[in-house]
Amino acid sequence: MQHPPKDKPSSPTADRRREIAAAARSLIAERGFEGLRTRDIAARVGINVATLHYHVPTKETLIGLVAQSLRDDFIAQHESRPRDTLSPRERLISEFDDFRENLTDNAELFKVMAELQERARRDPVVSDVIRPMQAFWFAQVAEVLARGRDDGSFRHDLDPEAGALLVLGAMIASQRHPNASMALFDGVCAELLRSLENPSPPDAGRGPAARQAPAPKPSFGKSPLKNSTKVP
Amino acid sequence: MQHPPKDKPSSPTADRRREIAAAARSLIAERGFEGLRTRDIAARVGINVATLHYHVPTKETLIGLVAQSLRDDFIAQHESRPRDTLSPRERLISEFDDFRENLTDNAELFKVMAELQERARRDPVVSDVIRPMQAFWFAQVAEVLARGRDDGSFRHDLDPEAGALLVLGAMIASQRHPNASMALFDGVCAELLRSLENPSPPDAGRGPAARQAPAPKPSFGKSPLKNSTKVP
DNA sequence: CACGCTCAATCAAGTGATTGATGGAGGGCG
DNA sequence: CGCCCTCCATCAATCACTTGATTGAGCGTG
Repeated sequence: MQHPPKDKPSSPTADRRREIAAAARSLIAERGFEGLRTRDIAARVGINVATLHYHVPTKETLIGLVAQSLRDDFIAQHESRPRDTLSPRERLISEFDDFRENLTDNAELFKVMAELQERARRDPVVSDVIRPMQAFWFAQVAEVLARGRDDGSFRHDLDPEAGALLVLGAMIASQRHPNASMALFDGVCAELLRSLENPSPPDAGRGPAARQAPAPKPSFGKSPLKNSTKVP
Repeated sequence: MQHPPKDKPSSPTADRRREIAAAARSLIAERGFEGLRTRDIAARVGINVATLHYHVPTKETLIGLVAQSLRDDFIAQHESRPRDTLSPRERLISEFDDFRENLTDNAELFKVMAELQERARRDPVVSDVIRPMQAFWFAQVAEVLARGRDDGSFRHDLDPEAGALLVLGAMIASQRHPNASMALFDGVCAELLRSLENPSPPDAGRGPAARQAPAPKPSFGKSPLKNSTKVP
């Protein structure tokens, strides 16, 4: 987006802006935009309100800054994943694992994301930052589904875009559920796999008997994937 | 919930409160809670701010009132549907149609619902009203899926609760999508049906040939259902 | 009917508190 | 000195909510 040799500006001002964005993020996660006050952000950073306004001229730009920091985190995380070496099914499971990982040690991210999602309805600054991120995520899943359909591991009549909405919608819904838990999320992932997989795979010899047992629970931890197919 | 002979209290005060709740709802849909001002609500009703505070003592109770009015609408609508005469598959499609119907001529409802969903995180007053409503919806879908699994129309290994999260999550996600449209929603519904239906039904003679065509588009308008099974 | 009283409903005009934002005066450091 | 950076003090605007007064409909009593 900016100058290429600017991987980490690390100037003191840029650091302050990152601190401010981080403080704003945690406060948004706690109280939402409705209760977001510049004074509170400044207090959490440990600076004066005027100092905050020196670094970030207005509240609106501050919110834009939060949206950008969230997008940067999201994209950096998704680009650091191994992609081309995995089969479609493995990549889908990897998507589940990514989500689960964020769910545990990055819970704040989802709350802020939900809050930004609502705000994107009215704020074009937020919308311009958030929407491409969602579109990127959506397209990535849709592409995985399309490849899996074409190679026979997913259903032949699978609509990749609709399927991507199933996957993302179900993952997010499992987290918004009142009784949200990791077991619920795992159950949803297993159900997604059963819903998308080809019931009669052309090459694999799993046979139709596997579809009789209710909820087989494939137990896809990250471990059984990391060393299954490394590189040809 | 209240006295049985109180279907429509229709006292002038209760009417005013309903007017206020309606105005607040539309304003929340437009600007969210962040931009909700008691002055604006009063102006939309056509009364003074003091008069509004005469009817609704505080802003918090006003928001609770909005939540209640939303829940009442939701439950009234869901209880007015024919339930016991339909097969599980028909009831699922009826759920799609309900959602689609609200999507077109009740769009405000979903915006307010999303807004309340976020607020329920921190406001116990809203939470106590919204959560049971969602639980009711969720349980209703899960029960339909369980019945459909048991009678063979849905997959044998279908997990009803996880499946309900698939259905609700996908429907909601299709509406939050940046390029949301009715065609997208219909595609998601079709994909949900393909995902949940039994690929080898025991009694029906549809045959496996129907599963080869990509995206068959069953075209489930409301019309083919409304007069198929009326009442014995 | 007429008079006096009550009370729900409404309003104009505030009240104090809070908010985002500013201006100018320092402070530390090269 | 000059340049970032920080803070104190303050502003104008806005907020939810209150105050005190007015209206008019109902209602009993003589």
